[in-house]
Amino acid sequence: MSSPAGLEAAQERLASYMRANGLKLTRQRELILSTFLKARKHISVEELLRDVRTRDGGVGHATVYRTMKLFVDAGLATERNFSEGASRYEPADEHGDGHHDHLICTRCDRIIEFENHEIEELQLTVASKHGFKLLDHKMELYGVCPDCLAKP
Amino acid sequence: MSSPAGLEAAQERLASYMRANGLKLTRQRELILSTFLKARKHISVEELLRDVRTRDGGVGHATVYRTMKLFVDAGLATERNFSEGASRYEPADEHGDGHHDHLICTRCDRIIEFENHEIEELQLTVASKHGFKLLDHKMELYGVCPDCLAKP
DNA sequence: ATACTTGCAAATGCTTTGCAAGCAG
DNA sequence: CTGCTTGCAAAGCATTTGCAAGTAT
Repeated sequence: MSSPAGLEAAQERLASYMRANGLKLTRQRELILSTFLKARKHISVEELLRDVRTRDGGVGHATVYRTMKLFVDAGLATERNFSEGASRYEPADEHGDGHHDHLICTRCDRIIEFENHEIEELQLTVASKHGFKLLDHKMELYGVCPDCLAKP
Repeated sequence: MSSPAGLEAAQERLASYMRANGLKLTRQRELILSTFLKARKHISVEELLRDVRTRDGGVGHATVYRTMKLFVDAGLATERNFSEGASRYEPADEHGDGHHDHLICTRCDRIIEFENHEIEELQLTVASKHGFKLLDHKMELYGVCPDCLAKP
């Protein structure tokens, strides 16, 4: 239940978002969506543009920027701002459950994803303690991975 | 043990970092440090520059950019990348304990800080489960604050 | 037909850099 | 003195925007 069904589900979601907001389903948007979903996690706009152009060389970079913002609004993508200059995007979690976070090695930049239900619950507790209605979260743990610990 | 002692401690720390690295302790660096520590949390470079210039109008913005990077290296400041264009800085936690995280209102952009020990412990657990030596973390909770919930 | 979209190029906003003059050690 | 720093202006990126032409509905 990830790749093939995921693409269809995402396309439907995009279509209904378009319909609901008077927007149009274009060749570029569908191409960018399928390329984005096929790509590796945490893709930057320039990387995505490169991939998209292997299938349609005429796509402009402004279109990819505009489209990724649209996908975020449609709930199809999430924007991540690590410490680089550029933002990266990853497919949004469609259900709200299974939200994952990142464990990042500060030496080799390896990124591992994890989920932890207890932490998620505590986050809800924290939010409600402050009267917030919690919508989303981002958590990044920085450390040294086992491989790098084994080296010098 | 925060403001008055904090400034002195920070100045000492800066001085010894300078000494250790063959760098120089300049008027600008001391001015930027004291202004930075006095300022509100999560200050942007442009905001900090404005504050600094009330005390010395001749400081250039490149100097503030360069100096904040230096402070990060010296362990005096931490850089935060929220979802805006610009980075923000806040004083680093000197002890490693008392690390705080952020609760952000998606409507009014208000930022509330919180600490939660249970979450921190679970983070350690997660890291060691993956064989990581944990060094730092960032956690941001996004939601709607009580004030905004009360409105439309 | 009527908007919404696209691609291009120009504009913007944040941050970095080259350089000559200035200053700390 | 020597070499790190500064301020300025220009350059460098990532991202956004204006606009005329294109296209989905």
